[in-house]
Amino acid sequence: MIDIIQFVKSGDGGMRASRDEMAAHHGRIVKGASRLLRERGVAGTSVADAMAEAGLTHGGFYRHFEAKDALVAEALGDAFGEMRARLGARLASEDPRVVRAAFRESYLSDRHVADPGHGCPMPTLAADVARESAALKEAFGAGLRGAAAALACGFEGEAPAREAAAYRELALLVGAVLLARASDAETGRTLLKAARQATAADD
Amino acid sequence: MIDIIQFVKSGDGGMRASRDEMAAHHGRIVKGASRLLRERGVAGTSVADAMAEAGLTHGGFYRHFEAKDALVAEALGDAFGEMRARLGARLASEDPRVVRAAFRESYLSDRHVADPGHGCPMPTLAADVARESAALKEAFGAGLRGAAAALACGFEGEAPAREAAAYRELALLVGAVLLARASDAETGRTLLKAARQATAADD
DNA sequence: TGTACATCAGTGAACGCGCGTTCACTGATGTAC
DNA sequence: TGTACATCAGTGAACGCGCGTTCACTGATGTAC
Repeated sequence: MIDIIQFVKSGDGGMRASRDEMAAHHGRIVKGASRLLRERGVAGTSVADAMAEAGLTHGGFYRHFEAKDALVAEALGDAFGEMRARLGARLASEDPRVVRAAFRESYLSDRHVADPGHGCPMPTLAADVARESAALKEAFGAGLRGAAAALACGFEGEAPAREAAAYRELALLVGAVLLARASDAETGRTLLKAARQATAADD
Repeated sequence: MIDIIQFVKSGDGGMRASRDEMAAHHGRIVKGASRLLRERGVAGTSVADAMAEAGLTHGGFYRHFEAKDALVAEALGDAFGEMRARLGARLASEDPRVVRAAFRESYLSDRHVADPGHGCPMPTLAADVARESAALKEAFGAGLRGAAAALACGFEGEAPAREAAAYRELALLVGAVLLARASDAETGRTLLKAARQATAADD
């Protein structure tokens, strides 16, 4: 009487996905996690959340990633890649100086501030990454260097000066969006307005 | 035999603290939490950690705070207060322009980047605050406004222009320290070096 | 091309763990007389 | 000032919960012939 254990399995679970399906799932997991991580942070995004976002259950997670850290690293890389692709596409087709101005404008836009999930991974994830592994910092640094290199094209002068100006510009933009999101609405507006005023030396 | 439950209490526990002691404990909890939160973030700092830091046990926490959120709010306010006090003390005794330069230098110093626990709460806690309650954003915004107001004294020109310059300066500094901490050492150094180069228009 | 079989992507229950919070209890503190 | 008693700051066990991770299992996929 004591030892009766019921093992009832529902009939619909556990079907194997094809290689193509698996690759598609992997991509969906990374894309979804990339958004969730930017919205909720690393601690606020569970493995189960990320899998559910891709329409899967948490148990299969470890067929795709060695651990949660690995997903964070991939998702971070994906978010940086997305940002660079957008910036690169614009740089290829337009005047770099115009692109730089447009980048600043869109970066500091109310839309970007209000929607971290589809925005730059730096304001949302940098603090988390700073407390994580050296490998993740390497990935973050690579993304940052890439963004700075692309943005440097929009500045005048010698290469080193342009690079330095790009890093300063990124620090200003990241800081402004981060602080605006962390502040009450009115303080955020004041700060964004100030950040949008390009100083003369920035051009 | 089944119902024997041992209730052995060690003799040293549960002594009531005086009002002065309680106030001292409260201060120690807030100070300690302020450091831990800056080092490990909100999710990475447990109530038990914060109490242990003050030499207490977790059970007494709720005699001091309604919930964990309340401690975060107090600790954030304390960290901002500390920063403002340091900035204010310098502003009272020296030329504001010199103070501004010194502030930038110390903010972007390797020491500050390497020691988040004793540094500015903005790079470490802004992303967490952005995901928390409106009340916490209000507190963060107040701290930011205070820092900007103090820093504005270091700029030239009309009051609104000085205020805007102070906000831009803070965004740059916060962004630079945040990004440097999240990047590998070499990328971080490159970025800090760029940030330390004050552009002509900043003066 | 068809068949038999090994592989393995995905499922959902289960694991140990640490978390925020609650609670009965202790005994020094604070107060009323 | 001294005494009797109520208060309550701090303790440590216990609570339910969600987390990252593991695992036995399923059955379509992929492969060897």
